[in-house]
Amino acid sequence: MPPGREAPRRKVTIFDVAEHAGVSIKTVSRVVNNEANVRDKTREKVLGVIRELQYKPNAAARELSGRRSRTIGLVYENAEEFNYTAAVLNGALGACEARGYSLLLCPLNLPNPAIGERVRDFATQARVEGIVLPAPVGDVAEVTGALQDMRIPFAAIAPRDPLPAEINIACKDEEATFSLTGYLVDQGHRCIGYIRGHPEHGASAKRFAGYRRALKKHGLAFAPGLVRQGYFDFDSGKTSAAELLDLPDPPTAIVAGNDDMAAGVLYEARKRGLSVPGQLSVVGFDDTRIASRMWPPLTTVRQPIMEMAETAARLLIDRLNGEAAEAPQEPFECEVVIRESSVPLT
Amino acid sequence: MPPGREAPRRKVTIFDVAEHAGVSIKTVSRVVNNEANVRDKTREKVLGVIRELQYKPNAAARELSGRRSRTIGLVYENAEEFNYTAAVLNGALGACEARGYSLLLCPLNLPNPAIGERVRDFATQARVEGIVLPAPVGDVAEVTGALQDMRIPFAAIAPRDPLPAEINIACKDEEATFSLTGYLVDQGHRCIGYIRGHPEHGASAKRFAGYRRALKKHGLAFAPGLVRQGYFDFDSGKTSAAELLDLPDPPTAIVAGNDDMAAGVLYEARKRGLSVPGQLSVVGFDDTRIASRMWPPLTTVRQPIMEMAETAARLLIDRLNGEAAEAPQEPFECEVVIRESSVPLT
DNA sequence: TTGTAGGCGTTATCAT
DNA sequence: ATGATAACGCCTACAA
Repeated sequence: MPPGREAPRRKVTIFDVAEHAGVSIKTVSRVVNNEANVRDKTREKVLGVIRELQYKPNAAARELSGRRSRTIGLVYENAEEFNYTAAVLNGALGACEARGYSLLLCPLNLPNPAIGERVRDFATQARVEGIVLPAPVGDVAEVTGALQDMRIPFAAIAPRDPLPAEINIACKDEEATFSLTGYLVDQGHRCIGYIRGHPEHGASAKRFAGYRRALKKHGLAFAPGLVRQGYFDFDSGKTSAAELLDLPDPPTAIVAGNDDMAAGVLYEARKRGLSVPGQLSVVGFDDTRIASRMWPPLTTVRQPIMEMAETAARLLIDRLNGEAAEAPQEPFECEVVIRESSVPLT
Repeated sequence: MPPGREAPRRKVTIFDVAEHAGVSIKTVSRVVNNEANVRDKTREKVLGVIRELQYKPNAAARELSGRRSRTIGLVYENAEEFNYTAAVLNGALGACEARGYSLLLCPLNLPNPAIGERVRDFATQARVEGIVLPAPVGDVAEVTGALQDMRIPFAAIAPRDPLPAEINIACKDEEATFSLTGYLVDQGHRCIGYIRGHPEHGASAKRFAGYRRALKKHGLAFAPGLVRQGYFDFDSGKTSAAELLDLPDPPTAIVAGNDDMAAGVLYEARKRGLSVPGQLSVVGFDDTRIASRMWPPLTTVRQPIMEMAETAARLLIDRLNGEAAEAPQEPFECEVVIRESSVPLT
């Protein structure tokens, strides 16, 4: 460490800064909080002293006095598969860092009767100003209800039922699955299975709708027998795939509602010695890490999860600071990513 | 919500409790903090009022006054593969919840010249009392140096160089890889490749040592040509596997330093049309989620990552509260998990 | 544009 | 065993 930049021996407070700068603490406070009514020259003087003394406002005092914790929470489902959550976490963390906020975590094990109480406790003890709710938590009424009760604003990522009073972040799930399914049809597939996502996730229904619309557009009959209910996890993908592959007339391609389930499909297919994509094409959704780490790597839909989470947290923080949320957020674009798990039907 | 349990209209403070209980605030404080010198009867009375009023101490005030934030930090390498970190996160979070602490996150992008400064800022702004350092951060001198400078205690998980003044959590890496390699030899493998882990991780050297010791014990010559340097991520596993498989005399089994690299090996092998385990046995280390989600599922070593992280955080918090850290923590046991990615050599 | 006084809810000190 | 009172460091209201 260069000389002259040692850590200060004792905590430097607003009084120290005021004294060194020859102003009152209020003026320092104004400068620190970027308030008006400070002469430019004074401001610079104070800023200089702050740098010189390495003054950092005491967050606890700030909170106690100003009732602002500069902390938001992330209430998420602590699912088996952490791929989605990891992306959300990174996004939210990024936004917090950029804005000088802290992020506190509240993992949930759904379903759980005491969810409302847990969220209430979390919000109280963690004293968060706002909360980010990645799917599916944004659709859990006990959670959203508790937060509205407590007047804690939140931002929901990919909710099924967007609450107009809150921030909602979406992406084009329906369109993307429509394209993805259309692509399979273009490859010659006529018998395409579908594994639905977790029923509590809003995205599940949207993606499924895209699948159906694609079938319709291409003049293919919708066959309920080719559809299975999954839960966005590896195991349900595996089980559903087993059922579909046991059909007398098994599908030549399977669309899974997300990558983790597609991984399960791949596992089951390979376990049976089926060649993918030779005998079965498999596609997923999300383009999480796992998608490109399987063999064959998955054709999937890239959803900008991290960016969505970053936006959710950013808009939330801006709103907490009274900064007008511009126009309602446009849904994010998704992109079909073609990899080796799918090929033209031969 | 049952009647009589509505959320209190306004914040209830220590004064409210004191008044209702007919005692002074200091007594309430004593009860809340489990201090001595309170008559049992008084204590119970106060406890009753606290429950009745649903009193929750204000954390900001507590911190401002008592200089204790009841917050610890998790400084981790924000690696591509989040499998290890997810387990650590869950473990640390569990310990924090159990002890009424909050956990703040500080992802690091290594290597990075400004690491020391970043950790310093984090510790200051997040005002953490202590920090958990999962591998490899516990071996980054800029980090540990900064923390020691600031007198912030920490707990390192799986460090190469345990610092005697701090808490260190280890597991039996060497023994486990010794067993794992021995198992492969028992299966008839004589030409066993090895992909080393990230050189900055302490575990890498230990695991490698176990491999060598196993070879020696079974009278197999150690061949440097069968060893590659990886970085604990998928890509380095893939690349290293490609090199090993291109050898004129390629190995019949590959030991990867962790599961993510083993996944890369699997990917590369399958890409080349090699049958696993028919033509190549592959084993990993960690038993993270990905291990059982590949086909074939990985033979690996189960390391109790979550438990180790939970222990690290728990011991750290106890130490912060002056509770004598009992005997130095014993290394955790590991367990070889045999799955379909390895079979007897035919 | 700048400064002063009071309070935020708790813990610490020192009496009693 | 219990209590009165002073910090803790900042922000808000109001005054100058």
